[in-house]
Amino acid sequence: MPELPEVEIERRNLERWFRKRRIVSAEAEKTRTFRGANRKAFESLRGRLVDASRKGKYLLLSFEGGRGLLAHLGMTGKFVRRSAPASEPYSRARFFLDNRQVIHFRDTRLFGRMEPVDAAQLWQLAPIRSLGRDPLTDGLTPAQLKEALGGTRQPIKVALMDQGRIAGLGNIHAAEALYRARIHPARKPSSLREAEWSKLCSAILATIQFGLEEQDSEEIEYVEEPGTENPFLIYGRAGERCRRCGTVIQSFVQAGRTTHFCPKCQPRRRVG
DNA sequence: ACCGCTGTTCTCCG
DNA sequence: TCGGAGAACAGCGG
Repeated sequence: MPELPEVEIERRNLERWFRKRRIVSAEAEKTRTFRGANRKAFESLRGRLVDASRKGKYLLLSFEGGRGLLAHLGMTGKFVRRSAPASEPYSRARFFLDNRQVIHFRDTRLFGRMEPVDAAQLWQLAPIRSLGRDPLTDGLTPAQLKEALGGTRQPIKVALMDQGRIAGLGNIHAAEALYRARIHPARKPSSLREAEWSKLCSAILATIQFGLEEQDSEEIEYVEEPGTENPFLIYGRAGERCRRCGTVIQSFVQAGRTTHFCPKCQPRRRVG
C-alpha cells in the first residue's frame, strides 16, 4: 500500500468528497476488513464527516455524533468514489451519500482494516499511540531523526520502516529517501555522520513531497497496477541504470523486503 | 499450471 | 529483547 503520501491523498479525498455531504446509509461485507471490530457499528454510521486526520499510514475519521473510524489501507486498500448504483470490484464496505454518490473501501488482498470506535478515543488507541512522529504533520529535524533511529543496530532502511520510530515510511519511500541521501540501505545508523543525518532528513521530506505531487489525483494508484508507469527514482528499477551515475541498479532482500540501491551512489562503507 | 513476486502488520520462535 | 520467518490474501507475469 499506501505509504504516507498515498494515505495523505486519501485523507484529502475523503475531506473533499464528504464536504457538505451526509452519509445516509452504510454497509459492509462480512470480511477480514473488520477483524475483531464491530462491523455493525460501521453500518450504523450516519451524518457528516467532521474530521479526517492521519498519522503515519492510519486514517482517523470522526463523524457527527461522536462516532469514529480508524482505517488502515494495508497493501491494496483504497477509497474510491462512484455514482450510485455502480458496483465496485473488491468493495468491502461503502458509504452512501445524500448526493447519490458512493464511497467504497476497496481492497483486493484484504490486508486493510477498519475499526469503528468512539471519536474521542481515536488518538488513544494502542496502534496510534505506538507510532513515532509523522514527518509531515509533526515535522522532522535532523536531530529528531537521529534521536529516533540512532539507538538501534538494525540496518538504516529497516529502522526507517519501523513505524514506532518514524511513522509513514514503507518499503518504497524508505528506499527512495536513502537513494536521495546517498546512503546504503544496510548501513548501521551508528555509522551515520551528522551531515548524513541532515541529508537523510531532507531526503525523507523531499520523498514525501514528491509522492504527494505524484499521487495528487482523484484516485491513488499503486505501481503494480497495470498501465501504471513507475514514477520512482530507485524502487523497482533493478537492472536499469542509475539516473545520476549510470551504474546498474541492484537489489537484495532485507528483512524480507526487496531493497533497491545504486552501488556507486550508495556505497556500503561510508566514504572519507 | 505452477512459482514467485507484490507498497502491510501481526504473531511466533529461536 | 531482538530479529527473522511465516501468515493473512488475491492477482499477475514469467
